[in-house]
Amino acid sequence: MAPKVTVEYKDEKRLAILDAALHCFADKGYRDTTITDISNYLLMSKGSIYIYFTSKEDIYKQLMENRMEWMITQTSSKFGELTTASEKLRLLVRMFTDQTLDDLKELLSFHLEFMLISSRQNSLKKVMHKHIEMATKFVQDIIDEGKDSGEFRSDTDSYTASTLFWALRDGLVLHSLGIDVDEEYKAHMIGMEEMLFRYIATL
Amino acid sequence: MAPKVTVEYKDEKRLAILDAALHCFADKGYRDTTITDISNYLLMSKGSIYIYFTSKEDIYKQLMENRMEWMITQTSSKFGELTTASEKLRLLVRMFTDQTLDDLKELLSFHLEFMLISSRQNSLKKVMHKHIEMATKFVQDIIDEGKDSGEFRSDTDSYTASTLFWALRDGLVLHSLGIDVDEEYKAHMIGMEEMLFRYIATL
Amino acid sequence: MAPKVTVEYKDEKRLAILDAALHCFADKGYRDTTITDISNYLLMSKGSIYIYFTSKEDIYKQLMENRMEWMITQTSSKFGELTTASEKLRLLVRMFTDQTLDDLKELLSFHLEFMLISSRQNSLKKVMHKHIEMATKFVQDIIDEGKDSGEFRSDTDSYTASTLFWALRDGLVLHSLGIDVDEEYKAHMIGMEEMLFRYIATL
Amino acid sequence: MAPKVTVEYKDEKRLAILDAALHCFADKGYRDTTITDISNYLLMSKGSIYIYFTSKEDIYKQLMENRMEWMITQTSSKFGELTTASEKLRLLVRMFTDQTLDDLKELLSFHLEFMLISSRQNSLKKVMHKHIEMATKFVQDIIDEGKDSGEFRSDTDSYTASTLFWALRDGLVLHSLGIDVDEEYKAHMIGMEEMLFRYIATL
DNA sequence: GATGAATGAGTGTTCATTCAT
DNA sequence: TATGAATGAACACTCATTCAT
Repeated sequence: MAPKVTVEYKDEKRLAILDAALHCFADKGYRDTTITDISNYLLMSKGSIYIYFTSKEDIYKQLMENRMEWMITQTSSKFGELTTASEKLRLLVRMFTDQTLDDLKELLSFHLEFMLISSRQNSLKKVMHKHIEMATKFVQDIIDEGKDSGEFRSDTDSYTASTLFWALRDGLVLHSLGIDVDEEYKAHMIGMEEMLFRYIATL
Repeated sequence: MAPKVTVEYKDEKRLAILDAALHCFADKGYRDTTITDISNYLLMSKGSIYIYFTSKEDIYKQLMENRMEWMITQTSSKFGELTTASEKLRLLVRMFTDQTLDDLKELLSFHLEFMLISSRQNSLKKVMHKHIEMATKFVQDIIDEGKDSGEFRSDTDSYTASTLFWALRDGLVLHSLGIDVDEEYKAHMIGMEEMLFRYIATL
Repeated sequence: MAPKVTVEYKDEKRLAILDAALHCFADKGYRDTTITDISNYLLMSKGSIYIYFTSKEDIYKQLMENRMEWMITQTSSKFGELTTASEKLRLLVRMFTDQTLDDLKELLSFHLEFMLISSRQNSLKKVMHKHIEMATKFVQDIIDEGKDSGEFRSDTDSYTASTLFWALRDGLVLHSLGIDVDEEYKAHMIGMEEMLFRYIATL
Repeated sequence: MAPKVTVEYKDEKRLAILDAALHCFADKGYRDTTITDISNYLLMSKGSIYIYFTSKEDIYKQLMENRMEWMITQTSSKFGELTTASEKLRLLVRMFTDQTLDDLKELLSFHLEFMLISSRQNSLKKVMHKHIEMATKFVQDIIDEGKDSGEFRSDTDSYTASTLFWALRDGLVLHSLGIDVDEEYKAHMIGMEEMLFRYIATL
C-alpha cells in the first residue's frame, strides 16, 4: 500500500549526514559549523537533517557513538586472530602512524574537540566516558596478555599504562594539528612506540 | 597636564580583563563565553573591554601570549639555579602533579582548546606555534644538558623526546578532564614520570 | 469497474479526521496543533490528510461547518416536539449545565478560539457569521414564541435577548476555562438561568 | 562618569514596546505576530526588544500585568469618590459602552485571547487568575455595597453576580468581534445593563 | 575613559505542504 | 489511495561590536 522507503535507504542517509557532519566538525569545529554547512555539503535541505536527527547535539553525540562502533569492528577484525601482545600493540601504534596526517587530523580533531566539549556538557559526558572506557579496556587487555606471556614487566599497572598510551597518542595528535609536515609526525609516532616499549617491555 | 589615568592603571585593567577571560574561557569554552560573561565577572561594562582589546579574538590571543610570558618568568626563576638535568625534569613533572586537578583544569582546558582552535584559525597559529616552540626548547635544553652529563642516553633525539614530554602531559590532562578524582590523575602523572625516565635515562 | 473505495468509506475517513482535529485544536489551539499532531492521533499519515482536505485551514473551516450541522440535528430533534417557550429555553441552558466541565471545555475552547480567529481571518468570517446567525435565530424564535404566549415580556427585543443569551454562555465558559471545579461552573450556569428569566419573563 | 540613560527613558521604551505589542497582538493574534512585526511597528531593531524583555511570552505576560495596573488606577480614580452602588455599576457598564467598537476591539481581543491561551499555558495561568480575581472582587464589592444599602436584592450571591457581569461583558465583546456596526454593539450593551439590573435590583 | 542601549547578521529549529513511490 | 521523506520559508532568540552620552 505504500513503499515508504526501505530501512536501508534511511540508514544510508543517516550515515551520509554523519559523514558530512564529521567532515564539517573537523574542519571548523562544533560551534562554528552550522546546520547549513552540513546541509550544503550534502546538497540537502536543512529541514531534512531534522528528519534523521533531533538536534545538532544529537548529530554530535551519535557521531561519537558511531565512531566507537567503527573502532570496535575495525580493531576486532584485525586483532582477533593471532600475534603476541607486543605485535598487537605495535600494530595498533602503526595504525596511527600509517595514516596520512590529513586523514588523521580529520578524524582526531573531531575526537579531541569532543573530549573537550563533553567535559563541559553533561549530556555528552556519558558517551565520552563509555568511549574512553572501551578504548582503555582494549589496550589494557593486550598489556595484561603481555604480562602473562612475560613479554611485559609484571610490575606494570596495566590500567595506568593503557591510559598513558592513549594520552600519548592524543597529545601527539594535538601537537601535530599545527604541523603540516608528515615526516615530523611520523618521527614522533616512532618515538612514541619506542617510549612505550621501554616502559613496559621486560629486559 | 599629566594624564588622568596612569599607564599602570591601564595595564592593571588589561590584566584584570585577561584574568577574567581566562576564567570564563576555561569554564565555558571560547565560543560559549560571551563578552557579557567576561564583563559580568569583572563587574565592568562591555564597552570598557573594547577600550583595551579590539575584539574577542584579540583577548584570546593576548591571553595566550600572556601565559607564555608567565611561564618564562615562572620557570626561569625556579630552574635557573642549580640541580642536575634529572632533577630539573622531575621538578617540572611535579609542578603539574602537585597542583589540584581543579586548578590544572582551569589552566589547561584553556590551553588545550587554544591548541585546537588555533590549528583552524590562521590568525592564532603564529602565537600557538611560538608557544610550542618555546616550551619544546625549554625541555629540549634540559635533555641536552642531561645527555652531556651522561644522565640521559646519548642516542636520544632531544627534540622528539621533548615533544613526547609535552604531548604526554597534554594528553593526560585532556583525559583527566572527564575525571573528578584527584588520586587517579596523580597516579597517571607518576606513571608519566616513570615512563619518561625509562625512555631517556641511561642504564 | 466499481470504485475500490466507496463514498461511505471516504466520508467516514473525513469525519475521523475532523474528529481528531477537534480534539487536537481544543487541546493545544489552532496554531499550536500541527498536522503531525492530528495524524499521530489518528495513526494515519500526514499525506493522507491532504487527500481529504486541502489545507489546515480547510480542516478548521469544515470543522466549524460540521459542528453547525451537528447542532441543527441535535437541537431540532430535542426541541421540535412540544413544550412551552420557557421549557425550551430552560432545556437549552441545562444542556450546557449538565455536561461535565471537561467535555464542555473540549467543545467550547475550540468554539471560542474559532470566534477569535475568524474575526481576523476573512476566509473564516463567513462560516462564523452563518453559525452565529443560526444560533441567534434559534433562540430568537423561542423568545418570540414566548412573547406570543405571554410567557415573556412583550417589550423584549428578541434579537438582543438572544445575543445576550449566547454571549452569557460563551463568556461564562471562557471564564471557566481557568477553573477546575465543576461545582463553581454549575453555580454560575444556574445564575445565568436565573438572570435570563428575570430579564425576559413576565411579572 | 557615565550617563547610562535615565530610568525614565528605559521605562518609556518598555512601555512603547508594550504598546506596540498590544497593537500587534490585537491585530494578528499572539502566535501570528512576530517579534519582527513588533520591531517594525516601532521602527526599532529586533535585538533591542530583547534588552527590555526576555522573550515573546514575557512581553505577553507583562502586557497583561500592565493592563491590570492600568485598570486599577483607571477605576479607583473614577469610582472612589461618591455615588451609590447602582451609579457605580452603571458607570462601569457605560465605560465599555462609550468606547468606539474599534478601540474596544483592540483592547479586548487581546484580553480574550489571553484568557484562551493562558488556560493552556501554565506559565500564564497565574497572571490571568490574579486579573480575574481582581476584576471579580471589584464588582463584587460594589454589589455588596448595594445589598447593604438596599439597592440590590439581599438574596444575591455577589460572587456569582460579579462573574456573570464579566462573563456577559466578555461574551458580548467576543460576539461583537465579527460585527462592524457600532450601533448594534451599543444596543447590546444597553441590553446588558438592563439585564443586569433586573437581576440584582430590588423591586 | 566608561557605559550599556542599539544593531543586524546569523543560529538552530519547526512545519505546512508537496510528490515520488 | 496511502505514505512519509523532502523542502524552504519562517521564527524566536543571541551576540560581537559600535557609539552617543
